[in-house]
Amino acid sequence: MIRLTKQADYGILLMTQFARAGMGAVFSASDLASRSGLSLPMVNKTLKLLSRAGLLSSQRGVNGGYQMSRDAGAITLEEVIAAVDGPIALTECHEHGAGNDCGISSHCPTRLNWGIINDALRDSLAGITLLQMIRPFLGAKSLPARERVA
Amino acid sequence: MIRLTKQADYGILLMTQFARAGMGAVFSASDLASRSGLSLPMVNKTLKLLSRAGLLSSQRGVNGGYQMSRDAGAITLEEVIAAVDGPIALTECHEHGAGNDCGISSHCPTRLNWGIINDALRDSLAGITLLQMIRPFLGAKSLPARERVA
DNA sequence: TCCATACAGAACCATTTCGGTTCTATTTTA
DNA sequence: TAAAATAGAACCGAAATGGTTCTGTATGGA
Repeated sequence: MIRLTKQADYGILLMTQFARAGMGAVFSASDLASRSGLSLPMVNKTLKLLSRAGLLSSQRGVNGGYQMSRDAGAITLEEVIAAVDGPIALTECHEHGAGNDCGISSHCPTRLNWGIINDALRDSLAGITLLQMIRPFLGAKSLPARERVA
Repeated sequence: MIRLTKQADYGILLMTQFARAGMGAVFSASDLASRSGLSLPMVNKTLKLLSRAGLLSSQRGVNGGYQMSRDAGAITLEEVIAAVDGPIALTECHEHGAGNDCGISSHCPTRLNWGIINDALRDSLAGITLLQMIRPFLGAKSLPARERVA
């Protein structure tokens, strides 16, 4: 099955905590561990990745912690997942540009289309912001119209 | 990263071989192995899954083999992937209905939305047929309008 | 009749990846 | 200067993945 890693799931869970607290709220790793029910080491590890990717900004030392570096409406699921799990790509063929020969590329007549498919999935996730995540789309049968966030 | 298993990739590769040969074409596993450049055992294993899922029908014995049980335009990527990899679900929470407690569900404020997100991705894949796979959408920047295939 | 072909199904194993922990450094402030 | 808090990397067991191999069953032709 197509699966998200647990850590990416944790990443989203953590980011939604920030989103719910609103822009400017600061949480330490241990704060979030108790809030989320996840283990401290795991929270630490995940926050570091989110921070490295620029989604959170960090402050060291006493009273330090993390906070969103952008508004919740400007952070997409695609970014959170990519921050934790790496680039979103269904097949290995398209992970890095060149030099990545899957060995059957000469037999692979559909290779050209994979890029398009990957983009379609990526766009699906890029169309969902943290803001949308924290307010359940009540009664919605499908996703609301996507506004691309540059 | 979000990743398709190699075997699912193989499944799609094999199905496109059938699609290109057109409805009614019969291939044996060894035929496909040499055509695709994949190992015979792997091709065997994958064809069995596709057959079990009803995408291919099989004929045993001498001159036997596999053929598409539906037209290429009526088989979607979603079906092929599900046949090989199992149901498409980003998170474990929604794989089976009940009795699947992730342990943090009480802390998981976004759980309700995962169903919607999973559906969005599934629809993306369900909107791409084998027929579309074998004729590259020349110059297309995005996917053509999706026609739901029941 | 009998044997080669070809699918069906399951078990099996090595390798990789994942989930999670631990350890050491660096920064900051009371 | 000591405690709080992030930064970074190494490490390890468990699970999933990728392949292979083996046994069984159906089919058709010599």
